[in-house]
Amino acid sequence: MSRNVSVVSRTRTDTRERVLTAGLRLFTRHGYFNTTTHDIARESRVSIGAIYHHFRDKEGIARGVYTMLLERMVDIIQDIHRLHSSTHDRCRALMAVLFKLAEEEPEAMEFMLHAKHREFLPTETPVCSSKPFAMMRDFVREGAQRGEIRAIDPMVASVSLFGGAIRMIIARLDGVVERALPEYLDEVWACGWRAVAP
Amino acid sequence: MSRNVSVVSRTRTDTRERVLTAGLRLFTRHGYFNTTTHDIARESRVSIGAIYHHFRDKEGIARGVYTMLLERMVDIIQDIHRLHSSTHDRCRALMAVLFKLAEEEPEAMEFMLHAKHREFLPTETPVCSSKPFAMMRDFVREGAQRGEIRAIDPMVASVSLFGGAIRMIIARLDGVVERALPEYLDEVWACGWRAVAP
DNA sequence: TTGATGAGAACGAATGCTCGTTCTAGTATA
DNA sequence: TATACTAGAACGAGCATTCGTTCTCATCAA
Repeated sequence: MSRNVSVVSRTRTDTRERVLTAGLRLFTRHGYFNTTTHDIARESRVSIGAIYHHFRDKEGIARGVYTMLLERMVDIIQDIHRLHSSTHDRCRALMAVLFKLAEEEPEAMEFMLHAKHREFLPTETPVCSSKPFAMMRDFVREGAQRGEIRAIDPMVASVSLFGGAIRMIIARLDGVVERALPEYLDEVWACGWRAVAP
Repeated sequence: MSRNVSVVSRTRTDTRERVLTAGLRLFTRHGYFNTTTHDIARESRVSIGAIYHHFRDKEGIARGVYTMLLERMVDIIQDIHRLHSSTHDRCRALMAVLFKLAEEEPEAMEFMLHAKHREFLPTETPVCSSKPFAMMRDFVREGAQRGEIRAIDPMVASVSLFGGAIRMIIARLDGVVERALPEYLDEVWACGWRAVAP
């Protein structure tokens, strides 16, 4: 529509986004409870008043960060679903993306994987029952139906296929792994696939 | 006001232990930052003053809980090492113990695995570079040297063998898995071993 | 036995500070 | 003008920690 409206909404979402970005960085780096709203104001260069104009409370910021990341993740997984047809290719592409993301946006990864959200987002479901994880399990379940992976408990198949990768990411984020994750992709994938291949 | 009229007077280590037990329960159930020292006092039936007599500060309690659990874990792993000689048997025994522990002492498991200690124990190393995890990796490394598992990066082998089990435990603690973990042991183990067997 | 002594342990009200939130005043945009 | 947004000072509830006091008990002298 008119240019003016778009300008306003851009500034508006811009402020929101700055707060979310600062929140993500600070929450990840120091933890939710070691981050004050004033820290976020300073880091985002948005005033306290503006923050409370956009978010109900501190928890609202965390919730905003969390859903932003989850939605992004869901998009990525849907793309993968669209782009590949076999279970093997889908899961492998997913693992590759996870490794890449962990290197490019370690803070986002850490926030999604490592943070124990229930401690400060009591109403959210735990990460591993969140949508992205459920979609991951759906990949596997479908694969089992099609006979592309062995007929075992779907949950077991899912953690066996991706568990190694996720532990690897966590280890990397904790500084226990030295080389970049994509360098390990082939080996980790081979192990995961062996675990569930028919 | 007569208090502590019990026949057997409380011993020093008894008080300490009560605080640690209460701390473990509350930290796990509500999180470190949602637990006040007064909550711990109430739960442990130890006065605030007594708590501060035994621990330097709140963080000291958390550190106490953490090291208590790690030490217990190290003992368990050493026992396993003594009792079994092959890599296969050792790792399988370890997985069985982890599943059993997760059912019997979910709070202890959760504290060790799930809590992001660095948020409130800034000086501690992250869990996955702690002694128990290192010992787990040593099992695997030794297995690779002996040719009992494939010649792949030891870190990759380790996360591939145990990653599924650990994810399974986390899922179980989060309420995503319905049946008791030991029921899944055979399947999870088979998957893990397939991933790294020569 | 009785009583005195001291040290470690336990007590909990009081303190003081931190930090999430509110409020009033101000500026830009439509 | 009205609406949307921003600013940052001020507030006050909540919480970790302190500290002066009390309790318990082993030891030993008388």
